[in-house]
Amino acid sequence: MMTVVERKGKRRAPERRFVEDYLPALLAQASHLISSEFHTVARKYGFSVSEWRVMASLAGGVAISIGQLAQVTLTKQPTVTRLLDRMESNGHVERLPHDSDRRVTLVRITGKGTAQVEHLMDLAREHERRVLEPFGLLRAEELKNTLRQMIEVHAGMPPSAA
Amino acid sequence: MMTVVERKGKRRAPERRFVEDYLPALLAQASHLISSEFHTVARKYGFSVSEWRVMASLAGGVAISIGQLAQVTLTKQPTVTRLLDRMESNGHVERLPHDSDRRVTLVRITGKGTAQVEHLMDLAREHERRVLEPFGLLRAEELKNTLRQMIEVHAGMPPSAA
DNA sequence: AATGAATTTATCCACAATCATGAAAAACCC
DNA sequence: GGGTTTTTCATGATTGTGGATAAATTCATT
Repeated sequence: MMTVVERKGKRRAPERRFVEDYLPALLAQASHLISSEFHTVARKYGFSVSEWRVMASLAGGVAISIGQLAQVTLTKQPTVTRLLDRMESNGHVERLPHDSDRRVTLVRITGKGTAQVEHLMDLAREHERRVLEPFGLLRAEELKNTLRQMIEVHAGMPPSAA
Repeated sequence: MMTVVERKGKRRAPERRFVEDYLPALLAQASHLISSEFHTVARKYGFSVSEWRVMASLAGGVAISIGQLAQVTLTKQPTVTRLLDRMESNGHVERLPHDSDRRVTLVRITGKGTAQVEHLMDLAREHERRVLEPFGLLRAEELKNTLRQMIEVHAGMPPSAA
């Protein structure tokens, strides 16, 4: 008996569609699917996607500049500036001047902000654990290391160098 | 002589910041960095990010529904609808009715669209190759397989199931 | 068959993101 | 040191996105 997939002339199941083998597409799909799952949770806690990214980036208490924040949160600087305006009036974060460089504005998470995001971060770690579970510790760490290396290589690149 | 990093009580270089070990953040960072590099190229060829995603998804000539297209391109359905309005008037894609289900509108790339995107897809593959080069074939395939598996697992999930 | 639920696409509106630009400060450089 | 260039953040105008909803069709159940 001959399998249906192996017909004669007309080739069924064409090798693989472009976007199913194209790394940027795979990264985007995976990122979007995984993140979306948690974003619905964050939403329930009153954080928009961007706000959650900012909070998670500032968690730990270290103040960083607006420019760095824009890099980490994957948004343009004007967007971050306006986002911070809202979050500052919410009392989640605060702006403070840089000691030696008066161009930069530092951003720091507030006590109130930390309090409101702490539980959410626990949920985030739990979600991450569930996502990685089927792959096992080894493969999970391999994945993370590969991603970290990829980020490191391309972080310093001007976005024009394709 | 003692290294500065290894002071006594105050621990410098705290283990690792949250977002540097959090899988969704790593995925988002990597995805954003890699994709951005190519998006500047796509822009030069007259395609916005969303348009490029649509074109790459439709490349191959198979018609798919607007809903599916929204899933693949990681955008909401209303956005895709309007995007298609523009692309249809550009002559890059065309809408056509579904045979048996008159609710769905199928979308197909046109000849003109294919012609204009072909070269761009070659550049995309080349860019992908350069990105994956430092990892070697084996590790690159491992990465892709892991991502594909992750996508498969989470594709069928309602975004509420975090 | 008929009615109600579910699915798919299109439209509307509020708001968020982005582009271009400006202002202020720092770094650079002869 | 004065002038130029670069960096960093903020603002104004514009575009785009996303949620809510409507309209059309299919599906399920009786």
